[in-house]
Amino acid sequence: MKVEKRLPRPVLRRLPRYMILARELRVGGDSWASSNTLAHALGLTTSTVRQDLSHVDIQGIPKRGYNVASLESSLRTILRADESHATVVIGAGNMGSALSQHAGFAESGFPVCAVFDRDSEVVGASIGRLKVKPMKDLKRVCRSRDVQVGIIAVPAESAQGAADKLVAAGVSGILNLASVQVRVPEGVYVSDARLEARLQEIVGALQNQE
Amino acid sequence: MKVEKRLPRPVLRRLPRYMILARELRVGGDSWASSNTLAHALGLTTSTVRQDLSHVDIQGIPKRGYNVASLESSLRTILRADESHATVVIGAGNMGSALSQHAGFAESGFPVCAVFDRDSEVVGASIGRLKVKPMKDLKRVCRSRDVQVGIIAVPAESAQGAADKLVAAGVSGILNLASVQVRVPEGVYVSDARLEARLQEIVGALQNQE
DNA sequence: TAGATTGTTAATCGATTAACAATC
DNA sequence: TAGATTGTTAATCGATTAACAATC
Repeated sequence: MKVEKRLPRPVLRRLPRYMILARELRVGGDSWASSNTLAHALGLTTSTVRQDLSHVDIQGIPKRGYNVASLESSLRTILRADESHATVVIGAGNMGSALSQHAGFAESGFPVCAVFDRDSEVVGASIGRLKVKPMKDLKRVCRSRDVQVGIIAVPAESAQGAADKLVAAGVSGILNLASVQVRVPEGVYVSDARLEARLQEIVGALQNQE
Repeated sequence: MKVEKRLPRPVLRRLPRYMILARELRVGGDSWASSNTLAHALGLTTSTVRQDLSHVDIQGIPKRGYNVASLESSLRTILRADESHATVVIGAGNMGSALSQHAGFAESGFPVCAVFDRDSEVVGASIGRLKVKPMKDLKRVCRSRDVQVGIIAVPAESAQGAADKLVAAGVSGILNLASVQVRVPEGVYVSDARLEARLQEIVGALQNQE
């Protein structure tokens, strides 16, 4: 294992995929998986797999490959998947409501502990077992639940404001579902989902490939 | 303008962002924007901007920059943003329902024309102005409405089946919100949203940066 | 005109892939 | 043992950045 300070972003993005795959393999009864197996399942080359896993605290064994249980557990450590990361959602519209109830988040270790909306008409409404809270409660909730991750699910024009409030509340990772980029200070990590842009990208690709 | 056959994927992914920015600038009353302005707004270098725009059918003017209206319109052409692309959603759970009603899609030219679910308990339910349809209607609807884009919003274990049915129905672009990758034949373009993996990536990045 | 900014070529950077000795 | 597969170094590829002549 190289003792690199930072994982390259492409590697970091692939690690969750290895983790999910390792779990699947383990559950499926496999004990060992070669770089060839992993590469094939994820659409990568064996070289990429071995390079990627050199960043992870795991050693393969020639002729056998990687122990899937160890692999899974190393990745869970790197990605802190054994911990639960309380998450907040900003925006209680269609998307915000759906995300707040989305089972996959809790299952992945990201239970949504609160939903916020700036519209006082919406505040107080029930979404699953949550009640929509006013924005003024954001900082207090984030501090008391030690929230590090926030999800932005507001219209484009409110996205920057939401990001600013999340940062002010001490959140250091943001998943942004609004269609605009948000600016954040150094040290805050933003991952943009930008679903509309994805659709445009898809059409552009279809247009462009012939 | 280079007459390249295919746009590199990184360029393709940035084009929607230029398009959105160009519209904002135009609406804001600007007529011209230099590569410096664009780069600054999007967090890119001026070199990248000029390289990117060399793939687009637009010419800048030294000392002035790019005409934002022309830029917007060229990008709209490349990304076919002037056309409306009827879209289907597979899965009528929380996420599927929210996506089906998500105003941003229709505003971006991707009106959701139908939602499908394989669960007969859910079929027939109303989601906004849509009624959930059974999977067996997928092919007919896609053919009759000339649907090219499908959104997968089903649990991980059903994602591949949904993808297969979309492909069989003639859809050639897929936005996948399930947490697993799906396999598709050559010629079908898939863009993975993988929100759970994004959250894991965020935590991994925070863990890893110190 | 002088100076700012383009378009494009060349240089750099970083990620992916190939190759192969080490080794189980 | 022989052969498969790792870990790692080197080569390649592609994207980003730098540089600068052309030009408005």
